[in-house]
Amino acid sequence: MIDLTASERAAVARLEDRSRELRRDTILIREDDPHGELFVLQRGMAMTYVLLDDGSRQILRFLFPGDLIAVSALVYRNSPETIVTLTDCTVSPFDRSLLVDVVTDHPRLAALLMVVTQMAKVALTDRLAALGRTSAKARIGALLLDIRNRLRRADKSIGETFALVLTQEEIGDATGLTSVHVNRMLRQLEEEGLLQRDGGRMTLLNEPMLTRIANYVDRWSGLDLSWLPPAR
Amino acid sequence: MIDLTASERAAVARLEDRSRELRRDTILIREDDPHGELFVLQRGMAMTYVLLDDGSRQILRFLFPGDLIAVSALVYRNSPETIVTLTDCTVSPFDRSLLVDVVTDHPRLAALLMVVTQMAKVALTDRLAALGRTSAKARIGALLLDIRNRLRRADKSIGETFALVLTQEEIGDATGLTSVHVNRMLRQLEEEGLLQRDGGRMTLLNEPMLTRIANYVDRWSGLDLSWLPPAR
DNA sequence: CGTCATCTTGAAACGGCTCAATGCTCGTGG
DNA sequence: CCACGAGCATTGAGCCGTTTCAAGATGACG
Repeated sequence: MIDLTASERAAVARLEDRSRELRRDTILIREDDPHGELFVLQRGMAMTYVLLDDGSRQILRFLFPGDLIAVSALVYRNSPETIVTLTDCTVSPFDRSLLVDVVTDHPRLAALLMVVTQMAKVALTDRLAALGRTSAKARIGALLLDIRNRLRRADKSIGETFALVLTQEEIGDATGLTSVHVNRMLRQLEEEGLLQRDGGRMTLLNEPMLTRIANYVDRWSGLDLSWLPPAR
Repeated sequence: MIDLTASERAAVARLEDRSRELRRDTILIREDDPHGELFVLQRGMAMTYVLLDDGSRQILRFLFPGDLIAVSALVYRNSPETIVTLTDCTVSPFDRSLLVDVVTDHPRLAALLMVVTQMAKVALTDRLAALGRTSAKARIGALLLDIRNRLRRADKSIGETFALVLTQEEIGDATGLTSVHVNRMLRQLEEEGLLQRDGGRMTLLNEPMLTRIANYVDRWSGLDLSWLPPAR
């Protein structure tokens, strides 16, 4: 996104000092538990969710390499969400005081933290609009496009085909649908020639059309970083 | 929330230097328009929304006095959302470079900015879970509680009774429902003795029960600000 | 006093859910 | 190498919450 100075790179490296290997389905932080540690996700895929008291689950966000995990630890005594790995993962834990140091000493990194936070916020509003105002098929289409794009950001070789790690139940919990209906919608997308499935591997057959019916907007174009303060 | 030093107060005051009066239904920023100015909302109530291409609207957030408006101007060239006043408002416009200065010179204010941003993000995830996984009645209940609580933060005299500025169509656009169904649910809440209506004035008659059926969580308790860097 | 937005209510249609049964895949232990 | 079990995917039938469409009623405002 932007080139860091040597001093900035050193500051970031302090956050990635240690690293920990995690199996699939490992809970990093449990909703309502006290917490204080933050993480950088180095490898693998994870997600955050909340449970409602009727037992249903809403998946809030999927996490990919490079993402900062548990930033809400900065603000809340107890975690507002559960964070769990979806694949085997490598994470770098660090103390929140370290992040405070980085942000205090490096205004431009503080600004970049603001940027990623705002982008995450806009991603949430996009999903809010999807849940509030679009059909089941559109929501699933948007999810497919989003995950493909985020996988591609880490691995440029990914094209129309990618491994969707999620179960249909997880797709449902992310989009506010039941797994049964997710299944029907996936089949319908397939019948319409927009999608091809092979186990967990998905191939997008008509991306422009899918983007249109899903009301999908890629928020990575349109960034403006001209205002960033000078590096220190 | 926290006491500022004289130097910090002066820095904040620079943001609130100028002020502008706005009529009800004034668009501050239009979705997809280029923008660069930010605002502090001093008085009144506003909201942000997006329009989908079928013409439907999703209201993303309601804004109250003290809220920072258009922070996404920091990040995106074109606004991801429309911002419009719901009542007559007073706003203080300021240039984004000013915010950068404040954040660079005052690490603790930078941290506080992070806090309010994270709180806004968690509020969005709460609404996401509401839209994805709760009933119409629960969503409306949560909206009523949320707005009452935010009004009360500005005006301590507000108790169970408050003026809901919104039309039923706006309630629907915020909760992902139609205005017709909002009407039916409000009547149902009234019949169940949870709510009393008089024009735009609402009275919550059984707040604990409403909180429970709405799955509502007040995120203002549970904050942890112990990690803030020292004031400068 | 008329106009326009908003609220209200009914009837019918529809999208997505629930319940239930079956099939598939893959990892595990014998 | 096979049998088993557990989780996941698939499909059908019927139901229910919410939407759509339509028609008044109410109220604010020029």
